[in-house]
Amino acid sequence: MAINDLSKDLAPIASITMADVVEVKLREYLKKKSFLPGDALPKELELAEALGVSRNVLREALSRLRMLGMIETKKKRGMVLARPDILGTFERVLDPLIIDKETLQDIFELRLVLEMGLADLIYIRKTDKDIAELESIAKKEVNLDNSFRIKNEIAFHGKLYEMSGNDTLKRFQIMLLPIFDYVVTLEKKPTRGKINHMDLVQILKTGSKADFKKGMEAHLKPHFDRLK
Amino acid sequence: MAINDLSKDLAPIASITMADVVEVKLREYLKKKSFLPGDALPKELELAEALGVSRNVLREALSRLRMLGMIETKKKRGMVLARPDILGTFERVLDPLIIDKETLQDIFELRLVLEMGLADLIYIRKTDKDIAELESIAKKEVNLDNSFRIKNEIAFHGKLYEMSGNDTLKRFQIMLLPIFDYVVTLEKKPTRGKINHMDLVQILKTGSKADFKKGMEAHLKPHFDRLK
DNA sequence: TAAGCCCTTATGTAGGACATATCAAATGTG
DNA sequence: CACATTTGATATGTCCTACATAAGGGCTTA
Repeated sequence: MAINDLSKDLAPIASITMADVVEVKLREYLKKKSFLPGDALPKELELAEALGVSRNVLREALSRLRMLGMIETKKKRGMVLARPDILGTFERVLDPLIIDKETLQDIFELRLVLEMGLADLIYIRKTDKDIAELESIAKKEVNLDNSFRIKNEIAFHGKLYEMSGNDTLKRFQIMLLPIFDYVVTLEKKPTRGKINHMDLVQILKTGSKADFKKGMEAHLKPHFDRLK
Repeated sequence: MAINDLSKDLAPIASITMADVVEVKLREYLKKKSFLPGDALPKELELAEALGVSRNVLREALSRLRMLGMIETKKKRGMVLARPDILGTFERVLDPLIIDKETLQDIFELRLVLEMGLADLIYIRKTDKDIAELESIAKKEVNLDNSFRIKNEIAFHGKLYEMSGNDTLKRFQIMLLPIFDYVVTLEKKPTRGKINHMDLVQILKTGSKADFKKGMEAHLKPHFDRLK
């Protein structure tokens, strides 16, 4: 029966629980009342009664919001609205072992896109000190064996993100590292572009933004060549 | 007293609860046992007993993992490991009203970086059909009033992301839209680059990837000029 | 006025109870 | 014997009660 097949395909998605509903309602409530971080929230019993659920269900929903950093609770003070750490929540599910292959590939590409687009920020904010640091990283890599070379590679590109002057971007990169690593180690032989790290440093010192963009493109070319 | 000040600054961060600990322990457990999506997990009572906590605390932790999509539960079947929707969890905390100003600015820049870096993927995967769609979007915008123009702007750039052939990237962009909007509406006068949407379409039709990168740079230049 | 104590209160945790949905085995029927 | 139906067992979902703990607030006292 087609209907039977359908139900078999659709049913397992899971069932919606009270905690799910309460979570959404709490979100709406917080938004509608336009609480500001630090504002005190009603007590658990009041919320539970208002929502018509047990304190147990309410606490499951609150536990989620607390995990996301949207609320903080203290023993007697009650609950207060807080600023969630948007990247911290992201990090919780970013495990290469759990993510499916297609998404892994997508994230790998996402990182390539980011690095290609970094140039504009870097050229707005780079300092001589940054470049000196970057150069010292690049110099170290000359005589390193393979495992240390990977760490150095990470340090170099990490420094580039840092030079963007964008903390969120930098943290985002750190977060994506395991995934980048994972995909890279799946590749057979190490990819090596025509432009290496020292070349990039030289460009940063004396070259134009356009030069740097071209250099980065050449540096990452082996990765892009793999895509289809 | 210095010590008193310190404790006042540090203590309010919140206190760690059993649910927090259990959440971490469950994470480690799932990773260590290297469960695969679809694998059945022990029952709640067994887990609670093994961890030495009440079923209540355990369920608060499970509720968090369930929200992240890491596990799914069915009435009698028990719990199974699932693939979390990495972006879905991200979306939950991405509210312009809650995020602090610095992070908002960071995310705004992140989106600029993404758009500048899109060219390589687009030139690998663009099709004539894509370009035709993009053109029809660009054509519509000629005689639109302001509110519709914003929607059209979104549609145009959204289509660019779509042309990257990267679903995760596309969803990511959709997710960042409210924030982009929010920051843009804070600006006084509408920014208008020297290269408009129709120009970009023309480049995509006949120009090189380098041309397109330059075009995009000119198109977004007003945004970058604001940065410091 | 300031320091210290006690009481109140809201959250954190535990445990029991029952509803409900579902799987699986037992049962009935052609 | 094969298939449909019923029934029982079971794991999760929800509720309730109780108590521990910490922290704010007010009170007392020096």
